[in-house]
Amino acid sequence: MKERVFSGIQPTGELHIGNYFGAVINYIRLQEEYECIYSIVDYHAITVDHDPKLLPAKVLAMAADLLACGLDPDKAILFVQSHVPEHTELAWIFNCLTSFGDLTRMTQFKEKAKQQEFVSAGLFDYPVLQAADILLYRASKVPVGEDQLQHLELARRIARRFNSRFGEFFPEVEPILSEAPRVMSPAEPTMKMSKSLGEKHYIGVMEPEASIYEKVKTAVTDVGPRGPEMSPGVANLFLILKLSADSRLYDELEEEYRTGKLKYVRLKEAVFESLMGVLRPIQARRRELERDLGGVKQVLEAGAARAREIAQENMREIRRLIGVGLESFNPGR
RNA sequence: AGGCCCGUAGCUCAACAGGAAGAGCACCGGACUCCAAAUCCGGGGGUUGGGGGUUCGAGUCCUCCCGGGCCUGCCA
Repeated sequence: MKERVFSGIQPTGELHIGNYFGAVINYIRLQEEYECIYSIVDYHAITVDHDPKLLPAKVLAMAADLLACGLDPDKAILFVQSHVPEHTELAWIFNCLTSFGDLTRMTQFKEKAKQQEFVSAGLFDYPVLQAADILLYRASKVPVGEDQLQHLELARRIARRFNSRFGEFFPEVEPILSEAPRVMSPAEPTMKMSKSLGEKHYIGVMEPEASIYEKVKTAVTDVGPRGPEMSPGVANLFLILKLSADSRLYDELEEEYRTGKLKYVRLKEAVFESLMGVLRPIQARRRELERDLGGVKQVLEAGAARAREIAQENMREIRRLIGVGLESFNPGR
């Protein structure tokens, strides 16, 4: 039996190339080798302020983006978290197995809490829901970035605690670390590319060419090579080039850089062209899907049905183990 | 349940005693630059959380509502 992979992605409304090269491209690769379950995690999205009128469209857009990027619903399960209510049920059970102190030490919570006027208990509890997402399917592999390792460690802790208290049920969860380095903001290359930094700080996968061109062209660089280390901005452009161009072009420009002959305009042209080479086919598929959002919804419905089947079966056993639920009165069956 | 404090531009905040809503950062445009950054020049931006009231005049005072923070009490 194939090992099972779970990963969640927030419905941010727009995938950027940092998401794409960092996570999504991995999703596509993993679906060939593993039994993959991918979830658009809307319950995570509501831990901070959100607009209920916009959320459904964002969820749908994220699904369409992922499909356009090559996520194949015949190979992987793609569904929306809230369509499988067992996620929140298990999260509650896990809440009771999670130490308050552990949660207060989560650096991502401290980070995010600073940015919020209203800090919800849900934001605090986020890592527990995340543990439930993974373990509900008894997934053993989770593709994550380094920033998520702490949360994954918590999930392992919760699983271990559950297993020792109520009986072996959950597997040991292992991270699959993406080998791609973080793509940085073009405008502020010391910071990771992110939508929340502002419009200039990310390049959307589905963004119009003219706009992508503008962002690449105005990307921060430097006054030319100073010592052996590339400046963050130039390194970031080379990173995008490496991720999207063939290695010959990369090597050529890298050589020019080392010999001090490289004009950044040329680098930027190359980055733009290579990047569009990757994005154009994705954008074309995305436009097709936009005309067939009904089809996207069907994919999500079918995905939810398959996810629910696994989730319900596991939940029955989990309830039995901890002694709750109607069926716990009839342990015989 | 009671008490106290707060809400002004995207962000941080200012506005004597009630007398023309401002600054810094961010953002946009231009100059400079191979492109950028830095710098310089220029620009847009606000129903002062919302309603009602007092007043010649309300960001400022009164009142209700919404939202947020802190404290005390009570409690399944």
